[in-house]
Amino acid sequence: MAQSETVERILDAAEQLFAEKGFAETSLRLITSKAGVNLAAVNYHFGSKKSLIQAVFTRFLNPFVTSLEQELDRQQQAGITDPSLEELLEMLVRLVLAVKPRSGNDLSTFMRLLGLAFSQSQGHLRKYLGEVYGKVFKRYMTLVLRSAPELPVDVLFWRVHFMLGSAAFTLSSMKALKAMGEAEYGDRASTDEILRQMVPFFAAGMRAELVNTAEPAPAG
Amino acid sequence: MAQSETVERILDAAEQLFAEKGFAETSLRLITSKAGVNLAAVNYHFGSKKSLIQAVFTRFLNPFVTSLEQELDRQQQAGITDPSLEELLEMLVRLVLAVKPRSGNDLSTFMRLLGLAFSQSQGHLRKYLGEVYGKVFKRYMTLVLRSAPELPVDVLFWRVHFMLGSAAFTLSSMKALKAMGEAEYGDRASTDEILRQMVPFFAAGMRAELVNTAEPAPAG
DNA sequence: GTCCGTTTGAAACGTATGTTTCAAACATTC
DNA sequence: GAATGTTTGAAACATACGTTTCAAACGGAC
Repeated sequence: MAQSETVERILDAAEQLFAEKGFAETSLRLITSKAGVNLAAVNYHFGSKKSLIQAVFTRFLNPFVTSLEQELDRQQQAGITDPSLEELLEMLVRLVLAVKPRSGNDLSTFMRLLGLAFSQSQGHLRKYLGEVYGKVFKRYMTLVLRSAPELPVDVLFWRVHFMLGSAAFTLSSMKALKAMGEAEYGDRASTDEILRQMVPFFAAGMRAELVNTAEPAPAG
Repeated sequence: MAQSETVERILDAAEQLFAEKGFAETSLRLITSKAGVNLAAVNYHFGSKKSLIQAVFTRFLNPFVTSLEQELDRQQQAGITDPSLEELLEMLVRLVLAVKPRSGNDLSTFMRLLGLAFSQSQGHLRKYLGEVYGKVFKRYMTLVLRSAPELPVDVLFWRVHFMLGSAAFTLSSMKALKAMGEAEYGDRASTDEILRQMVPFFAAGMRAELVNTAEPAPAG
């Protein structure tokens, strides 16, 4: 086997299996057997399962975050200091779709991993992602905040959460939906299409009028 | 110990721990030690860990689904055949909030479990939930479909998915957000408040104009 | 060709898990 | 209160996991 093609094969298999089954449910033996490498190779090349998980995220998140930073720089230098909400969302979709896929790695894998990073406990992952990508995230969030200044900051905070949740969850369960019989409407849809469907939904939701969150006094 | 208070204590502990850590990450020993019962009690009363997971879902989903069915019946008998989208969403929120909480079981536990049911692999769970609650789900979905007839059915299908994802994901990660330092905006918000914030966001998203999903020809 | 650092292969280790066992304790019925 | 069916307790079982070990195979430098 060529020099450390092993590393790539482990990452490929791990990425796919993690996305399918989650982290705890995916054993190193399953990964190495799918990758066609020896069990010990994981601990040799990555040190531990935790580090392997982080490496998987680094590999698929780095190109995306890099292109996001470049795009933000480009806009800033072009004097575009206040992009609209739609522009910001479209930017994300465009960049996500532009990340060149590896074999067996489509967009739903990408998003499912992202969703898992939040929904599975894996404290080390959240910490790691926060340390590495927190800066870009905050930069982007600042623009989002500025694009809807009429909204209270805490409402905006949660609405961003709503969007993230939709994206992660929907693309997460696309594969599962297709695998089940329920996919009456889903089997014809591509990931791209659904991502694009999110933009108007999100933009409208973000612009929605505030509602009185105070509980009305119960009648009687 | 009174007659099979054990069962309740196991369910309480399991529900809480599953919501916190996920299914695979929660061992029976952790559950039984938290519940203060013997390890063997789980397999005695439930048969297996899988059955315990299903039992946890049945216990917290049954009251909710029952009240949803009653509410739908009530509306039907009152001649309300076409409730608006806002009414349908508000109904869900109202019913979710009305489910009387047990000790140590708040709404975020409820929603986090729901989210886990979709995001974790656990094929047996999806199958089980589909068998038991599929009928009510489809009944509700039919009303949602009718409340927005101008939208193509597949678009609506995905928008409902967006909503479910937002709800599950957001409330899922509330606890995690609070536990971390990031909760700058989150620590003052209650689950009720955030659920109510979802209604205008969702309603606006559902009513959003369609966008041309066809990919524009690349320039050049 | 020899050497040496790197990588792989097969096996074992220690640990944690879900499950089973079976005697003891309990509750219920007569 | 003895008999019987139900539930618990402590221990063991079988299995799967992440990790470690160490000799063999490999790959480039001299």
